[in-house]
Formats: sequence, structure tokens, C-alpha cells
Amino acid sequence: MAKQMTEMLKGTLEGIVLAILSEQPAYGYEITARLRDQGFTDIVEGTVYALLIRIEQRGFVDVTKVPSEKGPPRKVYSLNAAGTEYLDEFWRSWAFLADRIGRLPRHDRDQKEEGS
Amino acid sequence: MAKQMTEMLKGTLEGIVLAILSEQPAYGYEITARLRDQGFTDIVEGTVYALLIRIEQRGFVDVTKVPSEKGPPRKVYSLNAAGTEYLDEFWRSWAFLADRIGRLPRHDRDQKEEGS
DNA sequence: TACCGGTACCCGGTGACACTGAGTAGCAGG
DNA sequence: CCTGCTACTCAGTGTCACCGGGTACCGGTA
Repeated sequence: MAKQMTEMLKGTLEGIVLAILSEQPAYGYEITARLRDQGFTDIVEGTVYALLIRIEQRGFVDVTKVPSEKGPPRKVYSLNAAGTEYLDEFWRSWAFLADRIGRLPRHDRDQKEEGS
Repeated sequence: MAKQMTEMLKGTLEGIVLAILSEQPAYGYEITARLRDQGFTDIVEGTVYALLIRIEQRGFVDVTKVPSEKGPPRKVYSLNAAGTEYLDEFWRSWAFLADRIGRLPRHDRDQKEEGS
């Protein structure tokens, strides 16, 4: 993926992870796998863990240590009230930005996908 | 605007400016004004000029000095071939990201909040 | 003349973020 | 034993938007 992605992900990756956690609690290794699954093949573990530590220190998630039979104990993150609110703000910012960018002079090649 | 915007704009602001330039050449002061016009009220001149210098050094734009009757000469930036290609890549990255984010859970709250 | 405000551009420093590349540790199987 | 998977950690790097200044040119007003 283009180098542009790296910069674009700033700010959005956080929201993406928060959104994943809003569905159900998860731990770092799992989140990394799920991100890869969803197409973000270039995102490595180190990035995700650093992000998780950040949102933990900001108080957006609650953490529970759960033993694993296959390795070190898992740190399971679950979104709390503050995190939910922050995620909400993320969606508002995203909606704003996406709207403005959607209005930019189109590059001709417009692809519309009728939603399933 | 939320602090989230600052991070979200990283990478995208560049694309936004490039997209503006793809429509027609423009100079810094004008671009700043146009951004404000389009809702990016928090973006200050310094940010735009720094960005313009960057994309100039990367060879995405051609620059022409045009005298102004109202102040210092204008540096008019116009997108060149490399810039066009880079902008194209920006759109691809954006489409990818917007698509993934669109698939995230609990995105359904695209209420517009007016009033208050 | 002296000053103010609009036009137009530039710069050094800051904080935040994703990335790099390495490391620790537990467990299972060849 | 040693590889490979699971699972987490961490110091250092580069890039970006932001901050808060500054320079300079010009027209209008007091």
C-alpha cells in the first residue's frame, strides 16, 4: 500500500481500533489479526500495541488480564464510557472530513458501489 | 473542531490541496481562503505554506511567480504530471480507507446535528 | 507624515502519531 | 533441541499539522 496510507492512518487507526472494541472486547494480538483480516495487511503488532497503551492511558478502555493456554496472558481491552464518547467524536470528525473530501473536484474515475 | 481532526488531516490535507490544484492553479493565500470556505476554518496559513513548500520540493507542482497589485508577488502552484499521479494514488488510498471504515460496526449514527 | 489593515509569504519549534526492528516469554511439535 | 506460534513490550525514527511569531508591499485615513 502507498506511503500515503501511513499518514492517512494517523488519527483514523485509533478510531478503527476503538470501533472494533465497541463491538466486543478484544486483546492486542487478536486486534492485529482482525485488522489484517480487514485488509490492513501492513499494520504490524508493534503499532497496535503502542496504540492500545495510549488509549489505555487516556482512559478510553478497561483492561482485564486473561490467562491464555498458548502463551503469555492476554490483555483484554473493553471500551468504557469515556471511550464510547471519544469514539462518537471520532465518527463526527470522520463524517465531516469524508463529506468535505467527497465534495472535492472529482478525479473523473468515479466508482459507485451500490450497497448490499 | 475536535483534536481528532488535527491527526486525521495528516496525509489528507495534502491530498485536499492537491485536488484543489488539480482543478486550477492557485497560490497559497488563495488556497487557504478556499479551505476556510469549504469548512476547514481552523487551518491557518502557516500550515498551508509549509505544505506547499513540501509538495514543491517533492516535485508535484510547478511554480510561477506572478506579481500582485495588492502585496508581494504570488507563488502560483500548478499540478504537474508527478503530482497528478500522486493525487491519483491519494484517491486510491482514500477509497480504500473510506471503504474499510465504512464497514466498521456501529457506523449507523450519521445523524446530522443541527440546532442548539 | 504616520499609522492601520489587508494581501502574501516564510520559519523554528512542538506534540502526536504510525512505523521500524528488536526483544521477552510460554507452549507445542518435529 | 530448536523452530514456530502465541502474546506483549519498547527505544528510536520520520512525517505531519499546529503554534506563534516574523517580513514585506500596498491603499486608505487621520
